[in-house]
Amino acid sequence: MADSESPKPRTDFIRDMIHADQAAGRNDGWVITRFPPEPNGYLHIGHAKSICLNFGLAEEFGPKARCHLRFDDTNPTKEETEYVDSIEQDVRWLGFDWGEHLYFASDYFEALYGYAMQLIEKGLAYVDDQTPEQIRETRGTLTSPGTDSPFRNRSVEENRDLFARMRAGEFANGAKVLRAKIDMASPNINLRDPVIYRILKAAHHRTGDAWSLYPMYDFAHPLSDAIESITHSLCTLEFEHHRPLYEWLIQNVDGLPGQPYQREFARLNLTYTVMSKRKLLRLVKEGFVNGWDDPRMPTISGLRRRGYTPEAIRVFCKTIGLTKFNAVTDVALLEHALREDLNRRALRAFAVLDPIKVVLENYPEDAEEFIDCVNNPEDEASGTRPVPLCRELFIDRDDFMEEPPPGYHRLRPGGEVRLRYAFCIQCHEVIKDESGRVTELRCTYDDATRHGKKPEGRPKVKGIIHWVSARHAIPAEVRLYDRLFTVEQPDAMEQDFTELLNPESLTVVTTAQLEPSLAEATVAQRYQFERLGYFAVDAVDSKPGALVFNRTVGLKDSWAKQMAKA
RNA sequence: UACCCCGUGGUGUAAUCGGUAACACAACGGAUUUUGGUUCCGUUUUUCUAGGUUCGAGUCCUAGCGGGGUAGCCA
Repeated sequence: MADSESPKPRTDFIRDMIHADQAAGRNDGWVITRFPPEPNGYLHIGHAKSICLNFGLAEEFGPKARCHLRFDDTNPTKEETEYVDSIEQDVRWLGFDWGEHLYFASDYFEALYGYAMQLIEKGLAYVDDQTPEQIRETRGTLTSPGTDSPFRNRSVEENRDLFARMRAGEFANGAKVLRAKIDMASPNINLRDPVIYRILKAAHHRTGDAWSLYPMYDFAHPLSDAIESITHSLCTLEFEHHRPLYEWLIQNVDGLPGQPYQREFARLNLTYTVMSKRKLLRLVKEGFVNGWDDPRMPTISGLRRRGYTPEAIRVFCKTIGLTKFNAVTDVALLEHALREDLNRRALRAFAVLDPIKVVLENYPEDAEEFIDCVNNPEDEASGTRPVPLCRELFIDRDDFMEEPPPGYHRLRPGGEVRLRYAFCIQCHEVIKDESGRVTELRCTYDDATRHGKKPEGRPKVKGIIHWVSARHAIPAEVRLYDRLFTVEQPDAMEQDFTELLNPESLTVVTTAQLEPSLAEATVAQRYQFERLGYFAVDAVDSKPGALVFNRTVGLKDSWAKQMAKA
């Protein structure tokens, strides 16, 4: 079945594995995955990789396949409903659907408690009275084994009693924990009697104060997977060392509905940004950006507000592949996927960011006309629109130079340039203010050059520029975004990452003048401001009559590149 | 200096059983173009190192080197 989003058919070690499982007849052919976010922050483009993987698998391996959305909400001190809502919205926006299969680890608290009790009965878990410090000290180090807790060999009866009383709230936070009884000398620290329950007298966003103890991730995750009959539990590389513990639990707990297994893949790293929730949270809390959905953030909500499309993100996720190699992906790959999508779907429009007034001296004062402009050259069906033109226009300051360098095709004194879709104009006079800043150009237009016509014997006019009728233009604010950081890998530097922020990551342009059709611009519609880039209405700040546009991404600009090299 | 994972152009990935290392991005050059956009054509650059097995190794074996991860009552 062809996937129009797919640059090419993809395979990877995960898909190979699943095919092998199916060939071996495991799980009766079912493929059940899950996307398991903790509701303690907003989703970012790295999560999109995991979402596309897990939900993508469910689409590819259907009909005996599905993907669950499960909130891993086992730590009430960090989790909030606000995050649950944003996560659901972001997954849906990316184009995925969990159907009936929305779950919360907190829904399993009772079952998990039962499983813990079962381990106690089997002599595979014990209540430890040591302090956190003592537990840390007796855990050993990376190079030396740990030592047994003095409470390790409590009787089943005593453990059962103590664990029940932990639940009943008889003990203070930190007074006791439940540990799995595995091997304090294991070279894998996760197997040195890991803590599986801690006392935490905190209100949970869903269960309120019903519980005074909560399961740890290492305990809750594999068992939640098993409860949901997950077949393939896919997570990132840093959980690799936890796999033996995952398997230990699946093997040692009886009566589980499923027998999932865990495999790990490399998380996404992107150049010129940071991806850890902790760092993103700092950017928000310390005011370096304006919230989680700041268009400079790599969050899904930030990318959405900036004007990214879900299709572009999905194509990007396919392009980057899936491996166990800890790679750093060039953000240019993301931007390429974006431009490719936007080029196809964006409506073209004229916008002048930094206007210079142009007066067409031979154009009648009271006249006006409408020029037919193509809405999208990539899509004939999108048609044309009439754009008004009169004696006074705005053009962009970048499109005029008094003393241009060689190769400059735009307007200069005495020079000629074509107004896109209209006609050529010639500049006769440059008017400046006291500071020497150009304020107005006196020009004449050539009616014989309409519709791209080139009169005989005249040199071809190479420069084509966009324009807006001064009499009809509507003002707007335009926000220009650049990369958030000045270095490719802020994480790899010795400085604190906040010292590497790009001071020019946001430029607010308040002088923009737009063609009038843009007054009806909608948040959902993407636009290309011709010769400038792709822009989207800001969903938060834009108002009718006070439009705000975000630059999603600029057009490739080989002239700017050439100038930068000079 | 313990254990686990990983090393393919500048970047991200692919390569069936061991059989001519390929795709995309980026960069560079050119053509087309009423967007210095798009599109098209072309160019540069690759298997971490050293041995071994083999007619033949990116792939198998050994040793080394390099990178990442791990000592929360976080996930």
